[in-house]
Amino acid sequence: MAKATIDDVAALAGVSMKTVSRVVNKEPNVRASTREKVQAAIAQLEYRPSQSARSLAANRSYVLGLLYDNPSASYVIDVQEGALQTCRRAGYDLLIHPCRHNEPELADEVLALVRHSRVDGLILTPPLSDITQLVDGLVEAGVPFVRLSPTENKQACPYVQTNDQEAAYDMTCRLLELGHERIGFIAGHPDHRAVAERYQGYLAALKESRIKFDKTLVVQGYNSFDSGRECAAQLLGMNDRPTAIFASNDDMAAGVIIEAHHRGLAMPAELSVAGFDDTPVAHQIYPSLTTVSQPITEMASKAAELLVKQLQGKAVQMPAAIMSCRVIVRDSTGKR
Amino acid sequence: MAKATIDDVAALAGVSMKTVSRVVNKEPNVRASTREKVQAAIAQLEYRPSQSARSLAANRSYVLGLLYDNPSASYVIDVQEGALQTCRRAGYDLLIHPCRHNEPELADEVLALVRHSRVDGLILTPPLSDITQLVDGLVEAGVPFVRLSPTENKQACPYVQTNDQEAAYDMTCRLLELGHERIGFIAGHPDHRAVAERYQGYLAALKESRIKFDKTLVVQGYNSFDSGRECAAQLLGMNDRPTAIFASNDDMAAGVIIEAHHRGLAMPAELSVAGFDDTPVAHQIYPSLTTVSQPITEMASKAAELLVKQLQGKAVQMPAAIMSCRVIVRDSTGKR
DNA sequence: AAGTAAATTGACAGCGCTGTCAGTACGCCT
DNA sequence: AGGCGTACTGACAGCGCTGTCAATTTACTT
Repeated sequence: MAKATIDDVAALAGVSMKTVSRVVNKEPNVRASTREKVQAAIAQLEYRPSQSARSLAANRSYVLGLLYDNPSASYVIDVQEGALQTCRRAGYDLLIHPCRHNEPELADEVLALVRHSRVDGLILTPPLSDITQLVDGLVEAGVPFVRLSPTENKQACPYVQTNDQEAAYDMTCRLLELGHERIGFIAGHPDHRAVAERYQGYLAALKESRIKFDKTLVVQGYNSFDSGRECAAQLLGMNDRPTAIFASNDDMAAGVIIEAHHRGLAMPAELSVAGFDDTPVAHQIYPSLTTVSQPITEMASKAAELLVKQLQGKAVQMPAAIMSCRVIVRDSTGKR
Repeated sequence: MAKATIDDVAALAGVSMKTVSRVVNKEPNVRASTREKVQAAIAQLEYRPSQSARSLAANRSYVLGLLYDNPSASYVIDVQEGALQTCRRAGYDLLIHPCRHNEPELADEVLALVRHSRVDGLILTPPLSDITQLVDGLVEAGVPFVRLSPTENKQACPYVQTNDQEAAYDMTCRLLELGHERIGFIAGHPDHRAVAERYQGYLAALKESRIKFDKTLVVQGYNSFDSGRECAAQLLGMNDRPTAIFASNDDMAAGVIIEAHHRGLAMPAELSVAGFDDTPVAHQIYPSLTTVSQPITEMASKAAELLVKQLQGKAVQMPAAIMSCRVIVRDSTGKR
């Protein structure tokens, strides 16, 4: 059976091509009885509109682009899943586009992607959400986009974020409550602003406590396992070493745990460790990692929704969705 | 500047639309001087062909579909990366399509995807590579596809696979060489044939050694961390417990390591553990995991290449690419 | 130099759909 | 019953490209 076209459906239903088009696109002003006739014909012929033809005629692709440069496979997969949930509901496809956030030609590359009518809109994930050049380029070109966890220029486009800093604050408070007074902190990659800003939560909690801030306890990390391990070596090599280390993400926390193992430190008895993100590794290591879980899939799904709304011309209120993180207590933290 | 069309280029280059089309599509029989004129015009106008128009006219989408139902984020990401490498080179886009391998409607769902002219061809990853109904459906519908690591029906379509069993054999031999005589084995999920068949390598190595096979040392796992941990509990609870455990994948091996930690077993002194896949967790746990690395990205890239070749009508020799795994020795294995 | 095959080029008709706009049917008013 | 506004429907012209096929030019023969 050759693939049915809109004409076939129109003929079978006894209406015009255009009316079939209206039904398919859920346009208003079609009589209920007509709609049913058309739907019956569609079902009978197993008609599916041709994406290419729709795209050409309507000058949209019905495809969303997902841009990322994130070293965490689980993060990316979760984002993809969330975005796909919305895409499937809304009849869009998802094109994935990994790229390098420090590539100078990034903005051009992405604009090319859009200009060639391959995608109708974009979803940016950290750290791309904070690449000014890219964001500005998109705004200037009038490309619809949404961002996940941006830290600045928030009026540029709708976005979805979590209360990261608050969660980092909570986590620090918990460590303080456990009696830790010297809490090491491994800061996130400066390019990765959303991660880097978790530091503010740490600071806030310390400020609230009576404990005085010791800046030698803060080490600059770069989000990777290896970087976490190096930072841990530095912190644990101090004469007056911290009794707890809070790393800005799980990969670095895993590095801390390994380094502690190699130094023969019992966890949590001699060292408490906390991470952030609740990646799979968090419960696959020993001891299992106390961390913060973000609703990544939902964030991505929500972001895609905001984007689709934008594409449908519906106004999206700017100060967009803010979702909540959740501290997950596992075995890597304990009383001092 | 409005987006340039093929007519604009043709006018500027002083040739016909069709000739521009020939240049763009790298068709033969265009004089070198003409080609250059056209290319200059293309560059000057920053012309990019409209995907939708090409698709509509040529009746292909220039999009490959990537089907997966794999719980391992790192595996999926690597496959995506490899596939994208080829896609970018060949001018294709990649549509990702996660799905459920045990969904009864799977074949219909996928065929719908293809019929709606959204993708020109498909890449299947395990365990989908071995879903007979799906594979047969695709063959019957004449949809071009390639598979990663199929275990059966290999003449159905081109494929790329690794010498898994051989690597499992090698790994087992290494454990035997280290003096282990009771080597526990955690088998892979039966639906996940490629993983499940690693068992054959284990068997082969044992058979070759003088050691007699003890079937109580073989436990059925289901590829997950939790399942690995449960299997380990069973193996380590035996009176005459194994001195080494070889898990069919890293997630399960990580489960083994956790369970061993909880039982206070020193690794590798009291227990050697080996995994398979070299996922990120392998070097993030303590002790770091001896495992087998597969060139996943290259496999996927190669698979996409085979698919593109097929789509271009070039014949692809059936018994396709076989790539090599590599044993990676880390700290989780040692002498008995 | 004429003749033939091969290389190169262009004219044109769609691909299957949507946007525009004009037309027809219907509901409700006086 | 006539008039008017609104709901509904259809005719038609492209969207920007590729396939077909015929026309033209070039290359190579004898």
